[in-house]
Amino acid sequence: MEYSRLALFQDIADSEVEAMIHCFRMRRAGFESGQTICTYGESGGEVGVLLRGQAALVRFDYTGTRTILEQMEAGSVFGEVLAFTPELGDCMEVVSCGSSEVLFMEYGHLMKRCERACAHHSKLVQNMFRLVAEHARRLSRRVEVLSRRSIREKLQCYFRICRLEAGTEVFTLPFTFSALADYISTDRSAMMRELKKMKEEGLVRVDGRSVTWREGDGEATGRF
Amino acid sequence: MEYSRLALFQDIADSEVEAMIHCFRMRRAGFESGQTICTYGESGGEVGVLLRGQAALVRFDYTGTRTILEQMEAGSVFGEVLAFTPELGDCMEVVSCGSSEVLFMEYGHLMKRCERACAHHSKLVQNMFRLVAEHARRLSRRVEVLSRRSIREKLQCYFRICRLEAGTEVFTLPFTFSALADYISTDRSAMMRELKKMKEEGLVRVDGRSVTWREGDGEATGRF
DNA sequence: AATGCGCTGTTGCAAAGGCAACGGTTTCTA
DNA sequence: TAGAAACCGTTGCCTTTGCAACAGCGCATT
Repeated sequence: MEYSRLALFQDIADSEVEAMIHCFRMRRAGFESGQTICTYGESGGEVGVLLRGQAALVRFDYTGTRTILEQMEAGSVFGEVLAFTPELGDCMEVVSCGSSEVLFMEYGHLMKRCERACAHHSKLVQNMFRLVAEHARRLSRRVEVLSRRSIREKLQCYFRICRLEAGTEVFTLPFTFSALADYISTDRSAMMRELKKMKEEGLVRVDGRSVTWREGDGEATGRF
Repeated sequence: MEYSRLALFQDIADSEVEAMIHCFRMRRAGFESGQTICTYGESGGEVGVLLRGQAALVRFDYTGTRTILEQMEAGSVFGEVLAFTPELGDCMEVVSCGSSEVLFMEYGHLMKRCERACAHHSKLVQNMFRLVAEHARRLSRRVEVLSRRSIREKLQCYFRICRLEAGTEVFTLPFTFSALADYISTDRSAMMRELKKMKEEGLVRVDGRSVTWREGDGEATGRF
């Protein structure tokens, strides 16, 4: 297995990962589509890494409504201990989308000082750290977008972020339009309406999921 | 100095913190009101801990607008490496509010394997981890609130979170109403109007910053 | 005491956006 | 291959909400 392709094991040799799997007594498990991988509140101090397949972090609202909070791919880490969104009173689960494989490890073990001061161990902690920080960054961006007051401003903000990430004026949405409406938390039809207006005003070009976004705002091309 | 009162040094003896300060070559610095503590993009691989005083994480918008992203107190950690919100193209700074004192340390040092496998070193990493995770949690909550579609729903969601945190139906807002409107990202007057309606319907009692919130939604008291 | 500042509370108005509904297209699945 | 499901695009209607504006209050500073 090529562990080093996964973000969590980046810059660690596969042989060393295998050594850690033994040393930390990690366990591997396979899951089928729809199976629950772990339930927050019952998962103990375990952290999971998705080795293969896809999974979703879903929340059951206090009314019982099911919401997908996050889509996860190979390399993603999850676990109650990471406290991405702990006990809000809602119930949360990680559910397998299609067949998947997961590696479970004890958070305690991971964090405990290493008697041998292994380089790969501290690298693992660093990687984990980076993943959590990236997660925080994604959330920050979403807050950034959501805190805009109008649909137009939300779209502008989102497009600006996409453009910065892509580095080009043309970029591809990682979403369907329905999902985008969900992401910016507005009504889909209202979003389409606004998008149409923006197209008519020549602010944006849309072709399928490919978007061309020229101006930052109309004013202020150069900052500072 | 009582380091152990600070979240980052929790469960570490003051003497050990002082040893680490030497060992990791951390440096302490004092700042006056309004002084820039660090500028993201130029801070290198440094992480800062606020030892005393208050500071704010501010962002300069692409238009030049100044926004306060976060208020920090003694014990808060910051630093570009933590990548809470990195290069969105915006410029970010940590600015001292009143006089303050900061401890700077090298992120690299912090994360590097410890030849002596010191217990306090790994504790430090754990604490840092926890702080970042908590930050992610706060962001999650805000997303939770912001993703509601109406002002009423946003308030309900926010109050529900407050009630869960407080454990009682009566809790005290950590905000002025103006700041709350900012937090849920709506117009203040519109929020007051909605709040008034909710008061009239008997859903909520408000007395200064003290709020009494009874029902989760009207329906669905018990989940599942 | 006078002045100024920030927070609260309120209202009218116009625009924006949520909701519902429908039809056409593509994609998945049985 | 037929049917279902998801997605896209659009429109009408009516509520919500943002904006602007103003007044009262408490607090701090001079």
